[in-house]
Amino acid sequence: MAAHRWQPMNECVTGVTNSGGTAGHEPVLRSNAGRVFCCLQEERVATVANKKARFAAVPTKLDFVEQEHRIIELWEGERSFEKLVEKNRGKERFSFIDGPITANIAAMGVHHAWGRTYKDIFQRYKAMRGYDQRYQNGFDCQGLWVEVEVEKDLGLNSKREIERYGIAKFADACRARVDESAAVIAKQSQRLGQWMDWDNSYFTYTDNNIAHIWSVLKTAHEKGWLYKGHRSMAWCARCGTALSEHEMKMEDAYREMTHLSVYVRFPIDDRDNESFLVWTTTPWTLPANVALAVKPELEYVRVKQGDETLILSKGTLATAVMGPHQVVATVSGASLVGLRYSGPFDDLPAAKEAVAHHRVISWEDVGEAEGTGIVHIAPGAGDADFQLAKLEKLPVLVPIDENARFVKGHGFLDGKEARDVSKEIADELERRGRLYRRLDYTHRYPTCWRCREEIVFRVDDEWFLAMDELRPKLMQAAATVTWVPESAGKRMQDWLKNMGDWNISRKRYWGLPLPFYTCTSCEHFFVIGSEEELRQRATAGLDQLRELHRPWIDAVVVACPKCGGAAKRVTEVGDCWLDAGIVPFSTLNYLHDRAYWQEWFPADLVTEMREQIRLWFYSQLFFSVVVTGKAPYLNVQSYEKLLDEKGRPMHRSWGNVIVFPEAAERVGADVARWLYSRQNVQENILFGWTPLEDVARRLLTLWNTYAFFVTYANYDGFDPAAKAPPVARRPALDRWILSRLHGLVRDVTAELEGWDPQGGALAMERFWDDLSNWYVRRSRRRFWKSARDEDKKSAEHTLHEVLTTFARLIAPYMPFLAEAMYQNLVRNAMPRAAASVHHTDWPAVEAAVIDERLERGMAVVRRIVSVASAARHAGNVKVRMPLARLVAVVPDREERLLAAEHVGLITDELNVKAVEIVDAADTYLDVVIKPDLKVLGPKLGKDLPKAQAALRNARLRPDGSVVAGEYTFAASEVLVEHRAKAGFAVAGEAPYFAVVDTKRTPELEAEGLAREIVHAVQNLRKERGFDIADRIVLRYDGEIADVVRRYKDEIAGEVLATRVEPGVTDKAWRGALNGVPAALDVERV
RNA sequence: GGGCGCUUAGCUCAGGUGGUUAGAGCACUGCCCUGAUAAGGCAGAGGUCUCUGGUUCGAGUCCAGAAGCGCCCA
Repeated sequence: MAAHRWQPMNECVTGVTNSGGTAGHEPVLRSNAGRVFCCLQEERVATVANKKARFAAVPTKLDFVEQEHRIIELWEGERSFEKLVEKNRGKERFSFIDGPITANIAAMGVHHAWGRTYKDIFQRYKAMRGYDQRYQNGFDCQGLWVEVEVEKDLGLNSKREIERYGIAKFADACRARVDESAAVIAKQSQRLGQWMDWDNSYFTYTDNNIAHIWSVLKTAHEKGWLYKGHRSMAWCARCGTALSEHEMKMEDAYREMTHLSVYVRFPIDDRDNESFLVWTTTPWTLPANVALAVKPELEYVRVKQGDETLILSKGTLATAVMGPHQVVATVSGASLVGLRYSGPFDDLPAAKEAVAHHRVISWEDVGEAEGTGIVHIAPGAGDADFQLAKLEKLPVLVPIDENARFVKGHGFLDGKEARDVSKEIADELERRGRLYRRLDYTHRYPTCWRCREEIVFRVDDEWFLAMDELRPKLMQAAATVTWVPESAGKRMQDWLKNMGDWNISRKRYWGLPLPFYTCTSCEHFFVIGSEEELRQRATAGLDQLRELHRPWIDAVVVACPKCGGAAKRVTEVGDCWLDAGIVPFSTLNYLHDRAYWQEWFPADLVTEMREQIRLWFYSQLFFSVVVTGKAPYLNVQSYEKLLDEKGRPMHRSWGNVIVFPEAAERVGADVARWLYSRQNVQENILFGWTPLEDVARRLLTLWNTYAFFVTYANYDGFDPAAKAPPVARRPALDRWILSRLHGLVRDVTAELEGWDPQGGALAMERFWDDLSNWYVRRSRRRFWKSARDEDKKSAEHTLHEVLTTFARLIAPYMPFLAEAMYQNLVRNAMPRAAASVHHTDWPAVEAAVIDERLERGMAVVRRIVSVASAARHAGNVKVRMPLARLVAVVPDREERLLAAEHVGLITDELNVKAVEIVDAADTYLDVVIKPDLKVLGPKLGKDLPKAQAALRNARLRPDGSVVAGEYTFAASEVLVEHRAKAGFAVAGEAPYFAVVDTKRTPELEAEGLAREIVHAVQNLRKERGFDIADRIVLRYDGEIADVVRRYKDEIAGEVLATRVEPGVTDKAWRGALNGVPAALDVERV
């Protein structure tokens, strides 16, 4: 029986072996036991039901979506954003520059919403701190992707078709698409809660943006950085366009097909009938041959066949050479490097330039999986070949034009389509005695995703900016920036170190017109640096210049500054990263209002996804260093990629794409924002309905606390404007949560100042968990009770202060939820309050309220409660059954004293009559003495393990010191812990233990049954749908009658019964409570 | 090939400055509490902190190397 497990406490305490002399006399702490229900005597609130509620009732079902739409209406109706801007105007500036979003989408993606959440968090936070801001959103408007989408819309399939359609009409269509998309993005960003000056967004297609770029390009030309060079690219001849790397990586870009491949002899100079044997699957590239490549580490063989000698790699001999042959020598690849040879079409005029360069070069990527281990290099017709040629400084022969037709100088091939001539070339090789063998070859070959035609590689003239001179300056400027996370800064350095020259030209239509002009008479090349300069120099076409775009600008003829002749623009447009990179100047009107620019440059913050390091962060840095020599931003935050909840990329064809509007209308923008906010920026975010629901559940805890407050504040007629009890006089529980609150304010502020929203978010989650699961849990009766005493006022004011301060803390993160709480808790109740939570000041840390000692004490209390409820559990006694005593073991003296201050919390929480907090209870526990490593580690060093071993058989002396073999340790050098002895129903988590007295007495049984009855009646009330303030008649029957009569007043008070009567109706609930047959019935009065 | 990250429970992730028995949420099982209630709490189970070596009295944490994954550059 349970009673046998209990030992009288005095026996336990006197048996203590620990130390300090005080141990045995440690005060035994008792609560004011004897209360059955701590506020039973007090009548429950009811009279206030008729009063007008001060706060709007909060539904227990949390509907983020409905709430958010309501708040958006409120903001629009009250022009809340405009008023915020007004409020901070002229104050200290916080300069945020928005990275332009591509205005080419039908719906905002959830990955866009991620980044925009960060932008909004920081801007709202800085606004609450009183900073003046520009709030300018940006749209990226030009570039190939816009063109591609418009082509699709218009049913156009190639550049030729665009030109047939008309470049002017096409440009208009591009602009219209951008404008439409921008409107959609703006609308959906507002749904996210993002506060921006939406009527003042910048667009990169404007003449202003273009002119700013022009001025820098002119500088670049003056510095000698601008040059014309080559670029190798995948090309679709049918569409007449290059394919981006991205397009090449699209699904099923590669398809299986069969080509005619050829084995070709390349005779070696000064050798007798000896040739390299070379294999290619693209015979059309042979006229563009410049070199051959071998791998130096590979073994090659000289093979005699008939009267000729062939050289090829050993590993490919079996598949390449047909018929009888004899290996006469094995040589290394390295020994072949430098040998000269003659190509198959060296006689063609177009091939002439390369003849002198024909030689064998070394290349690590040569393999033996197919071919001959000797690779034909045509830098003008292959991507890898082109890269290799740059390294080896080989000439680049470009054999075909935009339509994949051979250019002049190719004799029999002139004007023919490259992909049609394989057989013809093979025949010609045969005629020339160069063909060794033909072979149909099936492989996966890249095709155009648009038209399915096979692509070719070609090299084209393009414009470049030389980077070598700028490189060190860019690296230096980047090094002055604070990068979050730090690795982003390393990546930027790495990128700058390795980047090549910047190819800034694109042969397209809808884009920045490059202001490059060549004189038709003297061929002088020059760059126009501004719209004004263009207008001054123009000799024709100005009347048609509607805007600085093709085709209008192409009609403008300008006078050559050298000879006065007519000069025309090149046809190329610019890389869209020029458009974005100029933004720190163009949006601040650098050219026309230098003073304004000066005020806002450089940006305090930019934040974008990581790939922008080599794109937008880089291109801005370029412009800024050229113009100012400095970085355009002081702080840069970057984050990783968004994947679906299983970790896969979102893909339209996989059906796992979630667009932001869908997420917003299904779970709410705040929920998505919180999911983003609690994400580590260094890791990919897994986004999906499951994580969203998870987050929504977390938020529900916070919501419930808010709803709880409103419910009881309304019943009680709580007035937040009334005088609140001074904090110092409030109960410990109140001072504790306020201390936690201000510690939280301190922490969240520090995290946001370090551009880390996650740190703040996780701290806030920990806080609201404490708030709900300890503060409110322990304070409930303080809110229920009807007496409007000091204690109740304390609780009400404390929770109101906590919730309203907390609303301000979450305001940057979850602007809707924060606003909903604020409007209800503050604005409804205080007529002169700020109109929006976003107009309030960021909370200030009240250092005086932070009480570390109190927080430590509460932590100990919660540990005790935790182990004690585990002990109850071990004893199989539910909490409704009161117990006589709890012994809590807390070895640390200071902790004991701290916890002793909150005994009432422990007895109430655990439903025990008394609690005794002791340093040891060795009836149940063994003593374990351990070294205090922080003290003894440095002192003993290598001897520590010996001392640890000695301590296993140590003896505690009364003064707390310890004798362990040859060692004697002071009390401050050891930790004394306890472990449960086997056979006792105790529970613990070292060093804390708890033992509960499970002995039942008739008294305790009756009291437990009374609580059981209350519980049953409350359930009945709920089942019948009564309001929490409804008064009832309670009827009862069965063996519970004695207890009901005995605790009649207490029960009646708890369940709001005006009468308690024996005898029940047919509708009564019947059952057993604690094994006692019972019947209960309730009726509304 | 070079660079930057990541790797902690079945899943998703936290784990300042090295310290004694590594945590949370979800999922699972059992129990409890409950007029915040389609919530909440406690407990159980679940861990070679990717691996190897080093520094140290002591490493999830610092250093070096390896592996796997992701991204960037060649």
